[in-house]
Order: sequence, then C-alpha cells, then structure tokens
Amino acid sequence: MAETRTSPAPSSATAAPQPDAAAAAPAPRPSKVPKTERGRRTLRALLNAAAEEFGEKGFHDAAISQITARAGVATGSFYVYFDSKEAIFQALVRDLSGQVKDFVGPSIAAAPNQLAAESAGQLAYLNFVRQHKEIYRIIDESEFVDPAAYREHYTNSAARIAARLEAAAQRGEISAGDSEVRAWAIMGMNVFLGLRFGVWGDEAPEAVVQEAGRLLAHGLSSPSASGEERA
Amino acid sequence: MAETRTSPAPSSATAAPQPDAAAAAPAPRPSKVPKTERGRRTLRALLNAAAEEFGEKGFHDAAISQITARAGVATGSFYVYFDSKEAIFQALVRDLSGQVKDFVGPSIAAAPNQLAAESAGQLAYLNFVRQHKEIYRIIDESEFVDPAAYREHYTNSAARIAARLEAAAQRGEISAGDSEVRAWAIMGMNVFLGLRFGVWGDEAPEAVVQEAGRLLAHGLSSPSASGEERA
Amino acid sequence: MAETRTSPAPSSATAAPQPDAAAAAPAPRPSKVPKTERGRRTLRALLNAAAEEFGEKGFHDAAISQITARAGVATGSFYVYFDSKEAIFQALVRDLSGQVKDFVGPSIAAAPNQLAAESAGQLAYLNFVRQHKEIYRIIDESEFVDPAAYREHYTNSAARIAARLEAAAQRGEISAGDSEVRAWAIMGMNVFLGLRFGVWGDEAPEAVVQEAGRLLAHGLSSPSASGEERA
Amino acid sequence: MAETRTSPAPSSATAAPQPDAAAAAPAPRPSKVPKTERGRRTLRALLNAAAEEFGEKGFHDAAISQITARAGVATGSFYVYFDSKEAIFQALVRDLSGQVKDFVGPSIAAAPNQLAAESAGQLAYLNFVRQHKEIYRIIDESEFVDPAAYREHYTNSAARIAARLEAAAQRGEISAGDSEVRAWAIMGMNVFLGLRFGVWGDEAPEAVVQEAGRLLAHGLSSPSASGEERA
DNA sequence: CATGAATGAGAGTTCATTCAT
DNA sequence: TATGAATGAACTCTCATTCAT
Repeated sequence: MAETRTSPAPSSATAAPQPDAAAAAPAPRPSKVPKTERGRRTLRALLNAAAEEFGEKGFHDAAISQITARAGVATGSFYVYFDSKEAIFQALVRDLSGQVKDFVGPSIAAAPNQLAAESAGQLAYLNFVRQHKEIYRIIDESEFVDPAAYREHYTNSAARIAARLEAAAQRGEISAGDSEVRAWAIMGMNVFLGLRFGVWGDEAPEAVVQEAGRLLAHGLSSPSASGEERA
Repeated sequence: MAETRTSPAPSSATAAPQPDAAAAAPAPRPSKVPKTERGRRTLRALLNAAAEEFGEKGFHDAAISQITARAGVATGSFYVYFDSKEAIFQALVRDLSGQVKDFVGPSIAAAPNQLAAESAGQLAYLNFVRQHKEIYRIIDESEFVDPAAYREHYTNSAARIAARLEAAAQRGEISAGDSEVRAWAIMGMNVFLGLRFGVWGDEAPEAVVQEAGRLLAHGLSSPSASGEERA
Repeated sequence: MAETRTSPAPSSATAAPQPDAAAAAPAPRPSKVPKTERGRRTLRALLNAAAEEFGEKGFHDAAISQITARAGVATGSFYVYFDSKEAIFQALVRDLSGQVKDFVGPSIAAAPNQLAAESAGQLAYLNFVRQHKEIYRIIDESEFVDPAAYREHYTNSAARIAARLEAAAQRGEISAGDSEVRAWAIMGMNVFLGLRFGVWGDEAPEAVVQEAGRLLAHGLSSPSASGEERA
Repeated sequence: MAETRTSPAPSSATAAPQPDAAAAAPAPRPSKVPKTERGRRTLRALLNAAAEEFGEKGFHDAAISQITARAGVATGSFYVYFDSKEAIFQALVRDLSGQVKDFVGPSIAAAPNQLAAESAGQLAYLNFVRQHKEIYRIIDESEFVDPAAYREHYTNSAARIAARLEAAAQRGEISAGDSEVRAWAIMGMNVFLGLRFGVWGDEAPEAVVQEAGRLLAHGLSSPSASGEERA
C-alpha cells in the first residue's frame, strides 16, 4: 500500500563548480544587501534568529517581533533587510537548502562507486537531519508558505541524483533505466527514512542505511524467485 | 476541488487484521453528534466546505467565516459542531486518511503476489493523488497543524506495508530483512513519486510504476556487477 | 489674477424624485448592510463618530481606534461594517454630500425666479457651511483621499445648477449661454465665498449674498460703459 | 510631472504695491542655507524631487526616503536642509505660490482695461493649471498640511484682485461695490473653472474664458428682464 | 557635508470565538 | 439549533527621525 506525504530533501551535492540551477533564481535573498560591516552582522543575526523561531514555532506562530528580539535588534530593523515574513522565510529556505547540499555533498563525492555513494549520502542526510531537526521542519513547511522554494529544493536534489545515476549507468556500474523516476524514488526513501529514523527516532543509523542499501542494490526479490515476472 | 464526501461518515474499515490505531484516538470526530436530520445536513455541509477551504487556502489562510459561508450557514453554527478550527481540521484529516486507505486497499488485496501488490498500490495511489490533490495537501499540512494525526497517518501506513512484507517473506516470496525500514523506504518512494508525477506532473503513471517496480524488485545493480560488496 | 484651489460644493438639490446620478454608483456605502436593529444602531454610531473624528483631525491623523472609541464599540466592530479607513471616509463623503444637497435644495425650490434661486442657494450654503465646518473640511479633503467621490460631488452639483440655468434660459428669465461653464463659475463663487465668509469669517451673510447677487445679475460693468466690447 | 524649478530661488517679486504677506512669514524657506556649491546642488535636487513626489503621491503617501532617492542623496542628507517633512512641504508651497503669481501676473498687467485683465488672468491661469497639475494639487493639499500657507496664498490673491477692482472702479471702468466679496467670487470662479477645464478636461480654454468673461461683464440677466429687483 | 543603518512608537487589520436573541 | 453582531488580543508593517562613522 501507499499513502500521502512530503518532506525535506536528502540532496547530495555536486562538488563540481558547474553553474547551479539556483544561480538562475530571480530574486536574491535579502531585499537589501548591506553595505557596511554592521549591516552584514545584523542581517546574519536576523537569519539565525529566524531559523530558531521558525524551527520552534512554525511559520504562522512565529512572530517577527520574536525574531528581532532574538536577534537583539529593533522591530523596524527587520524591514531594512526583508520585505515581509514570507521574504525572510524564503531566504531561509534557500539558505538551508544549500546547507543540506553542502553537508551531504562531500560524503557522496568521496564514495568509490554509485551504490556506495547513495548509501553515504543517505547516512550523511540521516545524521544531518538528526542534528538539525528544525531545518527539516522549515523546508517541509515551505510547501505551504513558499511552494516555489519547496519545489525548487526537491527538483534540484532530484536532478543531482539523476545526473549521478546517469553517469553510473554509462560507466556500467548500475543497470539502465529512467533516471528521473529512480531519482525521485530514492529521494523519497531518504526523506522518509530521515523522518522516521532521524526526526522521530534515533535508532542506529548504520543499520537503517545498510538495510536501505540492500534494497537499493538488489530490491526485494528473494535470490531464487523473481515474483514480478510471473505476476 | 475533487468531490468532497457527501456524508460525514467516519471512513471505513481496514481489510488488514491489525488493530487500527485510529480506534484508540481520544477525540471523537465531530464534537457534537447531531440528533436531527437538519443537524446532520449542517454537519455534512461544514465538512465538505472545510475540505474545499483547507484544500484551497491551507490551514492558516482558511477562514471559518469562509467555511460557514461555503456551507451556507451562520458563523455561530460552526461552534455547534466543532470546538475550534483545529478540531474540524483534525476531523478532516482522519476522514481523508481513511479515504486514501479505502481507495488504495482493494487494488493491493487483488494482487497475486507481493511485488505485484506494491506496484498495484503505487498505481492506485498515484491515481488517487492526481484526482484529489487537495487531500494530499491537507494531510501534508497536518504535520504542522496536528502532528499527532500526521504521525498516526504515516505510522499506520507503514505498519500495513510492513505486515505485508513480513507475510511475503515468510511465504518465501521476497527476501528477508528489516520490515520497518523497508516499509518506510517504500512509503517514501510512493509519496515522492506521487508528488512528482501525481500532484505536479501528469506523465503516464504506468511507466512510472513500471520503473519503480523494477527498482523495488531488483534494485539498481547491473546484472553483472554487484558494486556494494566491493565498497 | 487667478490662482489655485478647491473646496466643498454649494450644491442645491432638485426636490424632484428623478433618479439621482448617485443611484448609479457601483459600491453601496457600508460594506455590510446590517440585518438587525442593533446592527443599524452600531453602523449609525460609527458614521457619526467618523464625522467628528475626520472633521477634527483630518483623514490621516484620524484613528480608527478613536472612531470606535467615540462610537462606544470595539475595534473589531469597525470591520464588520467597513473594509478600511478609506471605505468609511467614502461612505461619509457621499453621506455629507447628500446632506448639503438636502439642506440647500428647499430654499432654491421656493424661490420665485432663477436669480433669486441662486441667491437663496448661496445664502443657505453659507449658513450650512458656517454650522458644519467639519463637513466642508471633509468634502474638501476627499480630493486627496477619494478623488472619485470628490469629483462626483462637484459634478453632480454643477449638473443641477446647469439644469436650472438651462430651464431659466428657456423661460427667457436669463440670457442664453454655455450652461456648464456658467454652472462651474457659479459653484466656484459659492464655494469660495463659503470659505472666506463661512468657514473663516462670520460677517453678515446677507450682505455678502447681496453683493454676489448683483454680480451674478449684472456683472461688473458700470451702467454707462461696457468695457469688454471695446477691448 | 511638469518641469520643476531648476534653482531653489525663493520666487520673485510682486508687481502690486501691497506689502507681501509672505515677507512677514516666520520661517525662512530652507532650514539651512547652503554655503558651498555642492550644498546648493543638493538643496535644489531635494526641492525638485519633493515637487515630483508630493505631486504624485500627496503629502502623506509621499516618503522622505523616496524624495532622497529621487534626488540621489542619502536619507540623512535630507535633515541637513530641512527640519521635517512639513518643513519642505511648506517651502514648496510658498515657492509654487510664487510661481503661479509670476506666470499669471504679466498677462494681467498687459490688459487694456479691467474686464480684459480678468479674462487674461483667467486664461493664463487655466493654461498654467493645465501644464502644472501637480502644483495645483500641492497647493490644494496645503489646506490640510499647512493651513497658514494655504490661507496666505488665497488671501494674497484675493487682495491683489480687490486692489485692481478698486482702482478700476475709481477710474469709472466698472461699477462700485464691495471689492472683497467680488474678489473672492472671481477667484472662486477661476479656481473651479481651472479644476473643471484645466485639471480634469481640456476643452478649448478660449471658449471657457469667453463665456466666463460675459458672465463677469453683464451677469446672467436677459437684456429685457431684470429678475432680481422684482424678487 | 554625506552616509545609511538603526530605531520604535503607532497604525490598520484579521479572525477565532462568544453570546444574546 | 441557528443566527450574526460583537469582541479584542495580537500581529504585521511603515516611516520620520537620529546618529555614529
């Protein structure tokens, strides 16, 4: 059986310097780019405070007055840098999306082959989620607050996975197949395992990743039988 | 917005034998069970209106006054049936969760073996999502509005999947392994494929399901190589 | 010489029941028409309070919280009847515009001939302005707050004057000429005399009206000479 | 927005001999007179920018930050030259009031007799208004922002007109009468004709002025009848 | 003189919920 | 049961003004 759902991405970056799709994003993060050092500090303080506040309370229960209080600045200062609550949320999502990518990416790049890479990415993602539950929550909520950012986040992640699969297939490491479908499937696995074993539970991640790796490598079929064909 | 139910019925039973967690839920659906025919009609109208309103606007932007307006009743009447905005949302999530299960369940039960069952469930789920995008959205948002309901929904789903895998493994249809991890992985795949190919896109679902079925059956490994062991 | 300026209309109603141009106005005054007696009382209280507040402070310095305080209702009640500060201001202008018309109209209708009618209207207007300085101010300010209402007010007034002149010319009571130009000229006279001798000063209105009547009847020319033609 | 002045010059002199009320005004125009060339340029830029901004948005919707942005200077620089938003508005109104006078005055001076002079003034005014709608608006709004400046503007204008009428009456060019009442009546006519046929419409100004000239010369009376006396 | 970040009081507006009818 | 007016706490956002650099 199968049911509904959604969540923050496993991601896994390309260390390569190729122009990221995000580079084409229309609006730069903060509505005002600070020109002085002082301004840069204030902006950073606001983003950090926002991550805390949104993570703890969710978008709607978060209050701008609380964000500025946490950041130690006046209410009005908020609007020097962001046009609205939505605007800072969006800036945050893009920021965090990048953080996930940057955290997970290196593990993947270091893996000897594709299957190992996916497992490494999964493990890194699980650990990241466990340490940054608020990030998971924030990205998830963007589905409702800023659908475009949400979609962008997952579309980018899937594209990176698909590119890796494509390359591996050409190298003969894995079988050929529709990379996009596979990428979304793998991403979904990662996200849900992250939810269950990263956010909600804290079972040993290695065991989880091992089991998932087996599934990814050989599927469910028993060595002897291959049920599907006979279905 | 997809056809909303025409009766406030609390959704149906599970084919599965496992005790439905929902049965233990503390709060009964509507805070007041109507005694007259007129009352029953009003309650039904409110739930239908709520499905539309929440589906279109999301929880926080949905307004009770809009729900009552859609339902054609006065503002005050709302509180005859529900104690709060959260209460009607919760009632709705439980209701919709049941609808998903009821729609997908039969396809699974009709399948000849486990792998076929998962593929059938996936296909049914994809079709359901495509026709009821607002339901997808509502259940998703419950992560923030009513986390218990959200967790319950996915935990129940995973439990059902795990039970099926367990049984299939005992029958020798599939390999042995940690059923819970596998169940969450499969559920994640389904959900994300549903998001990508059900909610956002409308590519032919059969192709998607076929590719996912192959992945589930045999994994990514190329017939010749088995990368993982060497990693 | 001649300079800038603007102000609230002299008006002068048609007692006749002919459909008023205002009847074609798109939006009805209050955004919600009360259905109960209690509601009607609250709406009236709000409008009265708004007239006081706007009259004393002007649009921008007026506060909705002050309006509701004066009316003796809660802040939120305001929004039951009006969508915004602008909305109640608009409703007020239309209301007051009607009041001016209703006050001045009868005097005009009672006059024996056209020149007497204009003088009577002028006198009535002067007296009205003197007693309702806040109304003068409110209508004036609508030029900036709700230009459409402002324009409507003066256009309607001018149309009524022009219609009277037209009729009088056909009766041979006055000379023929461009009624619209004449109407705006007369209205301008009335408004500025109202400003100078109604709002700012309180010289005997009868003397002012008498002098203005002479001007209207015979112009500036000296009985013997007629300068213009020779120019 | 019509060409704003190219220099912060405080407007010119009056041809009329009566003491200019503005000369007695308490506050000198800019709160600080620039000593350097650079300062003079900044001041000029601010006044020009203010004329645009106030003309387009009105006093309250105009923002100092917008004025400085248009002027191409930093926010803080504003306060080097003006003490407040009100202060720059006041400086502007006095400036513009002088512009109107300077534009209209010469036409009047050139006329052969009084009636011709009033018509010439009217025509000049109409043309001025048509080309400088934002000036019209700014002076008008001063009724609410800076009542003293508003009153001063119209009182001065009326005084100039009255002085002309007085002189013409003594020369026997026009009949005798209360000059102040006549002056305000004429000014009102001009202003409203300016509103209707200058700001709102652009019918041929000559026809408007001709009709108004007839009214001013002979009034409304038909050659044969003289209604008023019989009233 | 110029800069531009920081300020914070104050306003308008929303809407879930109550309650008298 | 149904109604719909009334409530008021709470929130987002504005912007004239200050001041350290």
